[in-house]
Amino acid sequence: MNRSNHWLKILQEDGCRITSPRRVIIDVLINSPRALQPTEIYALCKEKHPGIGLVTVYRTLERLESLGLIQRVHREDGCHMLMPAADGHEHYLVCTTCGRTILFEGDDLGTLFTRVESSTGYQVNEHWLQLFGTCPGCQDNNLLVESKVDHA
Amino acid sequence: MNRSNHWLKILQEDGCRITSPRRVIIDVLINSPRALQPTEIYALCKEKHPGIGLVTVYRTLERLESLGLIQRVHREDGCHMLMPAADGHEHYLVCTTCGRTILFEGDDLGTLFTRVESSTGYQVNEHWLQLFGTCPGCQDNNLLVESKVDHA
DNA sequence: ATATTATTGAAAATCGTTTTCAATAAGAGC
DNA sequence: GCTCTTATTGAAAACGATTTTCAATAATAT
Repeated sequence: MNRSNHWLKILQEDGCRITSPRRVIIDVLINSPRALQPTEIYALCKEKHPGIGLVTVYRTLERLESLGLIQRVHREDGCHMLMPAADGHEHYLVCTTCGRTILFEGDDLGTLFTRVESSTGYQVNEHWLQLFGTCPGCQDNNLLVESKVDHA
Repeated sequence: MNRSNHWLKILQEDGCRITSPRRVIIDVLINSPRALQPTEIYALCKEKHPGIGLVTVYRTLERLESLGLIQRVHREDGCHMLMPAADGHEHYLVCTTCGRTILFEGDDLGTLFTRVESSTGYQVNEHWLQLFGTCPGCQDNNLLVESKVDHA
């Protein structure tokens, strides 16, 4: 079973009905290489399903988020972008040039937490880590641009 | 020189004028034990300077943020809360019960970054870490509440 | 003391998001 | 397949947070 059907099944088990707007929204989310804002999702959905309403996008996103299927990706300027959720010890790694976002395992943070707990007295029970950088593709593009500049 | 005057000096060096609304806003930010939303800052400022306008609060916050003096603190539901900025390798540790937020040093993340770089091909150049937990005060309160419940 | 110009606060505009509501369509039962 | 129930839909209106506009004010340089 592909991911899209998996999500639909989870929705159904939660008592939701499977509708074409929902199919389209899930499709857009799953196939995007980067986090998207609600309005971007709306625009992409409109291409495949012109009649869709922005309100339906918001309502579906709310459902998906509360079911833990999607998650906010935070950036300096805000936190309105959404992506399929990370699970377990996974965290996002965001390309600051093109936005391409992937997940990585961050399971070696235990010692940091222990150290922070003993130095602050806080009881740490949740953490939130995101890395920013340049993806392989954008590194190559930069090289191309640089060599162009060199020759100019 | 106290922190408040330090901030005022930085503003002045950037070509800003020192006004009483700005003094009050800075005072509120520096003396809060937790991150505040713009409207909360506005309300607190009004106590000391009733004539102040919400617009001035927004404008001053924008200045302070762009000068790197304050920073957004992100939470599950949003990222509209502001605190004096962390510098260097510092990160926020937020109490999920009362909001009390402190800074801790997170300088042992180098090995994680190296590992992620070699496994993903991304070039990591910025990271973002926040911890959530229970502060010492709220741990004590929980104990009190629990023992009350036990005796009931 | 004066002139210059950044800053102010109120009102209006704008943006993203939520609510309201009547019409529609998904899925359960027959 | 047909009917009934009710979740879902899209449009319009409402809403809250933030930004813009603008004339009046006040901080600083001279």
